[in-house]
Amino acid sequence: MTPDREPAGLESSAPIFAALGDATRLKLVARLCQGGPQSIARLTRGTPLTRQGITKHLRVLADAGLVRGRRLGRESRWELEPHQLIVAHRYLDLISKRWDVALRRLQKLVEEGSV
Amino acid sequence: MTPDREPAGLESSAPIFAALGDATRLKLVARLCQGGPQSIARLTRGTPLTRQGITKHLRVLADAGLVRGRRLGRESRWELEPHQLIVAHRYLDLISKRWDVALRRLQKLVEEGSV
DNA sequence: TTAATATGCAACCATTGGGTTGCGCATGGT
DNA sequence: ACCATGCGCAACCCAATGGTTGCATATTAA
Repeated sequence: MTPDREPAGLESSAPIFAALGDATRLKLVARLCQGGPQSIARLTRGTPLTRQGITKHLRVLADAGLVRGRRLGRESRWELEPHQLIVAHRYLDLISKRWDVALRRLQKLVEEGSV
Repeated sequence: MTPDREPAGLESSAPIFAALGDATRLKLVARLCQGGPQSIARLTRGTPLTRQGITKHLRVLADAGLVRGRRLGRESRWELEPHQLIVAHRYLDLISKRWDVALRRLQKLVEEGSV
């Protein structure tokens, strides 16, 4: 299945990075990470943004699978969904390692005077 | 210096993730990673985009410090700059670990019946 | 010298994105 | 019953992004 030669989830990683590519959202992730599950109103407190603004950001994070929210009474509680974080982490790991390999290969070529 | 209580590079990480948050740019990174330093014309081959499009993406990556290009003769050669990749990688590592800690703490509270 | 290759720069366009406001609707507390 | 709290939805606005085309410029090759 998926007989791709691609780095195992190239297409699937982009949306995750895109979701993390905003300072406000990164802060939200950090807050959820440290403060545990929280309501939107609480997450809004301490930011210069509107509740609606925060809501939009949360939705973006949710669409990327980084966060999940469910309704509890009159508030909606949001929490981290660490799986996609792992995916992104693994991807960066992969890239870094490949680059190391490429560097070593290049180094070897230079030493052999083949270039 | 920088007596921040922030997760060590929150603000600085967002632009990196943003730069990686595009399928085309992720592919560029992957190609540079495997194929080594390449010219724009070569990087353009095999994509449905224009050379100018690729150029723009390369600039975005460069602004995020992920890539570096210099002029060699009539072509400009671009290569990976892995340091920022490491930074992003470390950041994800940090977040993941914090989440683990938070989970364990929560688990302990539940066991103690404090909640 | 002439032609082909590899870029850069600028203008332009359509779409997305971050952010707001206004309103209506549940739910919880008193 | 009443009011405050917490949300969701929709419309709207402006700036940024992804992508193109057209043209000018430098370099290599014949």
